[in-house]
Amino acid sequence: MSLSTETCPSYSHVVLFFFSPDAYSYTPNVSLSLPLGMGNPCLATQYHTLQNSPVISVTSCHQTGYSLQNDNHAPSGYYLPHGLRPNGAPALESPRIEITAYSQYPEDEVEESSSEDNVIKRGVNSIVTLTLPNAEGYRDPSCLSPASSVSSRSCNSEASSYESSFYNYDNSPQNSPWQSPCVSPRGSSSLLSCPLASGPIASPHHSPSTSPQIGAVAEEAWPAQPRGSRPDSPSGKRKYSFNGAPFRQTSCSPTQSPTPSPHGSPRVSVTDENWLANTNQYTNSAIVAAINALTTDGVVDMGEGIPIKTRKTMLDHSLSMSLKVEPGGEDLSPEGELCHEDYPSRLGLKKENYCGGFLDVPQHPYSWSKPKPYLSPSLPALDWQLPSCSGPYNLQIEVQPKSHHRAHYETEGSRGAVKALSGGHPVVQLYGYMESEPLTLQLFIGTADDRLLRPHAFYQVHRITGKTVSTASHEVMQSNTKILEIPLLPENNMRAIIDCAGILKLRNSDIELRKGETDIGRKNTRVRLVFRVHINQANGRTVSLQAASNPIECSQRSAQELPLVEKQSVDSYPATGGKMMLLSGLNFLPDSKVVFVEKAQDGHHLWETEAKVDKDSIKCNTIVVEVPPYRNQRISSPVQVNFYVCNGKRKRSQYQRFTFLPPNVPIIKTEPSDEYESMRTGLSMHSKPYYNQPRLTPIMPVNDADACLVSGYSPCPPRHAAMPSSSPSSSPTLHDLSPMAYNKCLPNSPTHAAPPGPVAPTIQENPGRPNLAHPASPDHSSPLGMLHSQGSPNHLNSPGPHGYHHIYANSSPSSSPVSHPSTPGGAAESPFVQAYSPSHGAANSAQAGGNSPSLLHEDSSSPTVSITVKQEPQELDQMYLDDGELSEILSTWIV
DNA sequence: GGGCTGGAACAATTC
DNA sequence: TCGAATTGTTCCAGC
Repeated sequence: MSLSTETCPSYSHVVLFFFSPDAYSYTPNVSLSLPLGMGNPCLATQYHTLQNSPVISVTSCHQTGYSLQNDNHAPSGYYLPHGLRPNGAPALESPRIEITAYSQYPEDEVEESSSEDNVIKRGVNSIVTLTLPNAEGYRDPSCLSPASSVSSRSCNSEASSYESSFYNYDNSPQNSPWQSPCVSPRGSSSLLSCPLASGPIASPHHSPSTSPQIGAVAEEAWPAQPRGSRPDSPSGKRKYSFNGAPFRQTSCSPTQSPTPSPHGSPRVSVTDENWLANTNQYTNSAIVAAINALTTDGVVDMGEGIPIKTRKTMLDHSLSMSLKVEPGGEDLSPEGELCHEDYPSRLGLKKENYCGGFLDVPQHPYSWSKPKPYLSPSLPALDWQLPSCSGPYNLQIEVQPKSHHRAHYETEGSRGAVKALSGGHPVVQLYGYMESEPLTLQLFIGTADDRLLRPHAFYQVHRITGKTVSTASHEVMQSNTKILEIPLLPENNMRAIIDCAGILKLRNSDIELRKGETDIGRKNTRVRLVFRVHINQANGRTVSLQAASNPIECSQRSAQELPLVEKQSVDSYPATGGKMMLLSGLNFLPDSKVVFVEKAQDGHHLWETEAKVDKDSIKCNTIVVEVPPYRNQRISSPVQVNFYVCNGKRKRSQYQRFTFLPPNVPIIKTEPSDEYESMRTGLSMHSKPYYNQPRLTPIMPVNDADACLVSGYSPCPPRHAAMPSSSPSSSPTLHDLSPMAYNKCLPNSPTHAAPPGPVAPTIQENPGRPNLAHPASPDHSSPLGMLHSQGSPNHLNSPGPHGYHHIYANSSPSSSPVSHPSTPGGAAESPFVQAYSPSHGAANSAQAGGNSPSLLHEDSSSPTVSITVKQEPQELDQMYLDDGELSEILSTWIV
């Protein structure tokens, strides 16, 4: 494949994505990322897809996401990224790239040659890179920091698919996998070059816990290290092994050092002040977008047009999944793996095919079926953002987990399964599935920061067994991430009670020292339960859905000390202030303070004021505060600010969003999201983004609900009736995890302008469904939307950043006013336009429990209004762009 | 006896 | 540079 840019973007970080018109390939064929851009040899699917893509000459301008696909091919489902900066910001240029199918190269060359491996790479390499200010201070993989440099990465990283199983570091001295999920001939071969990709499989473990494979995560970073030993912990306490024997004090790791940060500590400290802000930058929406652009459909692709070697590689990739070796497991291979290549097939479990060896809980009525022959190796990587609903299907977390769950270390015994607020356990249900075959619900621990959802490097799901556990489950490993597989049975209405999942904490030092790992563990203690289900379609395709839970604080101390705002009775109010707002949450103290903050684009505080707190009303879980008057009483458009509860110097809650409306904007009252609270306090509560993106201060036009809809709402048909409206059980503590929530209202997204066509926002959906691209954020959809979007369980369930069909902003300036270029992180992670179907709004509205006024009906033909979303970086040093660039971008966005 | 919990000691890291 | 504060990890005890 060859790639050339005919129009080199003026911005170095522009990432271009091209989608193959090919039906099955929803291929984000190419992603050209500058300066680090390079062909990301990852994405096998892309690879083989490209095989079928002759020469694609694309003018990125209106690559309207889904619209790119034709009705018959709709790889729908995927989010079409357009021009984006590594930080997710849209590219302003519309470079034209020509893509020549790999097929012109001998397969061997394609796969084995490292020299020819990436034409993309060559091309990119010649591109001048942008020197980022304070780059060294970033840990953002997208930056050229030591930590994130290719040299420090390895295939072991589980950080992301592109960093782990797919990414071929060898080939990219300068590419950050985050930079360019480009298609590369080496895409698949990269797997081969990453023998450890299947890591866990090869690592029996030393973990004394019931999670033997967990140890593999760390262990892989020390290939030369004798099994059973682990890197020294910075903690002097780590003197003994689990059996009491002294730990080896020496390590074979070349990078071993007395300190946890052998790389000169490229990792920055994450503090209350900068954590969220920093994390924002880590996001490379472009990559995610590219990844999302892929389809899970692999059957056809795999069978056709894919070089044998490629297929083999892909199979290898599938090998990265292994089953936990249960004592006595009969179906396990000698290596303790079980028909890995068959894994995908297990997604469509058939009752008639039992695989007893998998059964951990024999008494359970459900037995894991024996894997069917290899079907599709291209299930979406764990860091792919998937929608929670697609077509008739909707994966919902009916009962959210408690916001706190103390994770256990390997050195400790289990701390039990994650519980629900009500005392039970989380419940997940798949709606719309009418088949008689059971499905497999996958569960893994995901991140809960501002970045796009991905497997959490420091936490793993821990399988809980015992007489108190009613749900069968078994574990598999996929790229260092443990996945718990739970049967979803028709007889149970495709509903599963998640009482078999605990959370294991891996030592920071173990993970941080791992090659390729760029995340830091310190204060990175929030996670989300991520559920996935893959539904095989009659046409051979697979629809993959994903739903992420509310954030769960896993730190013992944080859970006990940090204030947590779960809900707020008011999301927005006129700039005049004066409204009493009830906050509910945890750990409020008599001397808790509530501070409103507004920051400028450069991260500087524009305004900060302490709101009046009704001291008499403070309880440990509620606090009443008076909304302070905004600094400018004459704002003409909503202004989003943030506030937090502070219990002390470093004990602040996450930022919560609040929107000041122009004084004359009518307030639309919406239904309380929490009857109890409403009745009790007279104030309706809105769950709040627990995560917030403090630095964002989007200014949104009021009238564009339709131009800016809730992200995370995938194009689901109007099935309210079939859908549970906001589940009471799931709404008591709704957190807006989604960075998306902050979002990116994309004006006239390409999709809007796109010709009618199937725009299947979700994976491999049925083509034909008209979808509209939407900016997505409830809060941003409009000031009105901001009022309640957060109360939507849907909002929560549809994984914030996930589950959205983000159609990344087009590279075209005119069409990519996407979100927030200035905020590489935060909500900013993924500026995208969400595909949306007319019925979607209603559906979501229903899901939202009636709290989503922002979900206005919209249809593809309706005129859309451009919305400008201005989001700010939390800190100056987090910006990727200089003021000039920002100004230019913003001016471009502002329509 | 093992799993689950809550609490806290101890040490490293950060402020 | 030092002390305090914070955070991570391990250990203990009780149920």
